Amino acid sequence: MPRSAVTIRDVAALAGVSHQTVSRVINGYERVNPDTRQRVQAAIDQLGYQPNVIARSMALGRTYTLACIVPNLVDFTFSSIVEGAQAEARRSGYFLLAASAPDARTFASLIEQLFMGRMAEGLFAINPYMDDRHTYLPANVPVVFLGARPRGGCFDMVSLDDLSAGAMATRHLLELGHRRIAHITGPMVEDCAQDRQAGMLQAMAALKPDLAPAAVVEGDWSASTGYEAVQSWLAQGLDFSAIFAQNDRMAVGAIRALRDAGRRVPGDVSVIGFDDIPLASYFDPPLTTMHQDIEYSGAQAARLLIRRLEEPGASFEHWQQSAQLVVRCTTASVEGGEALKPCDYLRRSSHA
Amino acid sequence: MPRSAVTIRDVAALAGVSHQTVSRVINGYERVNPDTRQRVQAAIDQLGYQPNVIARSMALGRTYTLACIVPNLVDFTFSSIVEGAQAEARRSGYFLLAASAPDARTFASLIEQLFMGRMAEGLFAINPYMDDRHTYLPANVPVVFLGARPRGGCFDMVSLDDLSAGAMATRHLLELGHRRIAHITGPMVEDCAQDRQAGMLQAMAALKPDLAPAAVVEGDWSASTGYEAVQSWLAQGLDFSAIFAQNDRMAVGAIRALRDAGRRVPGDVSVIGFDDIPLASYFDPPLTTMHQDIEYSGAQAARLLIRRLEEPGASFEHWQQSAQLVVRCTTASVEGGEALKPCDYLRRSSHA
DNA sequence: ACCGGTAACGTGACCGGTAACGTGACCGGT
DNA sequence: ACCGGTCACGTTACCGGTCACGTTACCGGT
Repeated sequence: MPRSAVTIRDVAALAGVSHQTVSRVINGYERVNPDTRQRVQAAIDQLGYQPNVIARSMALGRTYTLACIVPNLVDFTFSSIVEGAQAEARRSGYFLLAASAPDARTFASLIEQLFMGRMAEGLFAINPYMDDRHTYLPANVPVVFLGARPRGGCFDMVSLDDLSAGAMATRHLLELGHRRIAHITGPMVEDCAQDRQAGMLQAMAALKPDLAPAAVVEGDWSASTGYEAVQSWLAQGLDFSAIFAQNDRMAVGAIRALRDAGRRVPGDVSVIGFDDIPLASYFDPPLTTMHQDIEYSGAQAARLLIRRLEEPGASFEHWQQSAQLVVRCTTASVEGGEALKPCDYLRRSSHA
Repeated sequence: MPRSAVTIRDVAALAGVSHQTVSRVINGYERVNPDTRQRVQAAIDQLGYQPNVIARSMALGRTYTLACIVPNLVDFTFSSIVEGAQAEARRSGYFLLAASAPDARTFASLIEQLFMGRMAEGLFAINPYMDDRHTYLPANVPVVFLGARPRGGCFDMVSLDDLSAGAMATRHLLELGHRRIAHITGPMVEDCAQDRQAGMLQAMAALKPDLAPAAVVEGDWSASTGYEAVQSWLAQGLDFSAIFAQNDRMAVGAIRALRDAGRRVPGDVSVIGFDDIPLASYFDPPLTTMHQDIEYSGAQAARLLIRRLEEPGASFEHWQQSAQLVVRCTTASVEGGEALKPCDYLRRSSHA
């Protein structure tokens, strides 16, 4: 069936013109006789002709295709980025293809397939420094970094202001009177984990120079590492009144561990998460967390990448997304210890 | 930069052979003199040559690209399908491109772009009957239906055994002694919502001919519709001891509404969900739900589609995925009313 | 009448691969 | 010596668009 399609020359024959004239009509070239244009258009409609994008790419040497390689497509963060970037790309006449690469090897083979084979024109690289995948980044292809700071080289990038966000989350706990705050980080090879922690340290030091986290455990973003972190703290008798988890899943795991051990949240321990996943407001208690408009970041990244393709000489841009605190019910002041009232938290996230 | 790439003719010139011989080497054609092959290979390595996939598609009339259009990429169900299908496609030398189409219009324009433009060779159609998007399905292109029964025509399909699964969930509640079971469905335009409800009715009728749901409300899969359903039941004083929600998000919303009204789960009301989303085991209480291996269904769909492309004449297949009950802590027997013990539910989902 | 300019359209090459076919060298059999 | 067959490789056409350029007809100015 691939070959049965109607081509530009079929249309030309039916309209009684050359294929070049048909091409002119398709591409909206101005200087075509209105009569001719109409005849060609009629032929196009009659045959149901659609230009073959492959052939066009071939002739043009352009594919109008961007690629986004994410660690996985299931995580809310990554799928939101893709969703946002894809919509924006489509608005600008590009197509975004998303691929998931759990490991560096897959990443490398995808790069090979997509860029060495000239299928895609630009790349969104998400956290390429979490392993050695950055060594496989394509050369001579525009790349926008998402979340991670490019080490050397000139790139556009979109990042969350993780430093400020980490500080903001911490300040919230400090303002509630907490001083013994434990911390569950993401994998420290990721920039955002480093930055969120740096923000935390900064906020604590700003209040009192020698104030530091009660404990720090490195997790892998999964709920179970949050669970285990708390379990080990409880086992070793650690003294803490609040937890800052670097994402909501770990926060949920932490809360579960506290519950299983008979600690009340936020009565005995306050917990703040990060990301504001769609179900955050439906957890029990509804999760206090940092909200960020990930989809918008994805769209912004697409804009940067497309701009780079259309004007390669433009100066490099670094766009920062800021986060905002969403206070729900897992944090409370250190004295009182009573849960906040069931607020209007339920209406918050429209995508829940 | 698109044109700066090294082509097959550059390699040929360096190796002192014709471009056709290079092509033969690339494609592993047998009858090439070992010496020549080595010379060509050396030239390929030296120049870092990679065949241009666009040109290859052009010549072959094939793109080895499949398309999967999902309502959105953020929902666990959809992203899992894509993840599974993409991995399987890659294993077979195909590439899966995923696009999200929230509405029928977007769907139609994607179809136009991808298939009329001959970019993709086959399609995964997910629930195309939820609106009029099925009227835009591409003609003359292999389509695999996911989740929905094709109305007429010959197609391959992958579906969940929603009927049995709905019955299984209901039987679980019946076995716990519940008789007044309320039901929150998905949008009834979707086959899976219809089937799950049919399964429920079947299971109830099997126990006692005149047994029927205490109430049925149609939701939209979001947590908030689950919340609202329960709110309205409580307001009207409905008598029910259990809820079967057709997905986990609505179940979570329902639980929240029960809590807010002072009802205990599962003490006063048992709740069972559907899907077993990654965080299901971390809710409080951990959610009893129906588990299904969505990723595997996606992979299976990819297998069917690829088979159809490679042997167009093969007979049409209908592959059914079965679901299994995962009992956690939101369901209890109607007399006792005590929560089950915190079990080993936490270790269940490796992807949590 | 001649000329330059331009609008409208056609012709042929080209993009980078693959397929079909042609050709010369070599081989063994008669 | 001749012949058919096979191996290794080259030549050429082709996929379906776009681009650069050529051609024709028509126009107004001198």
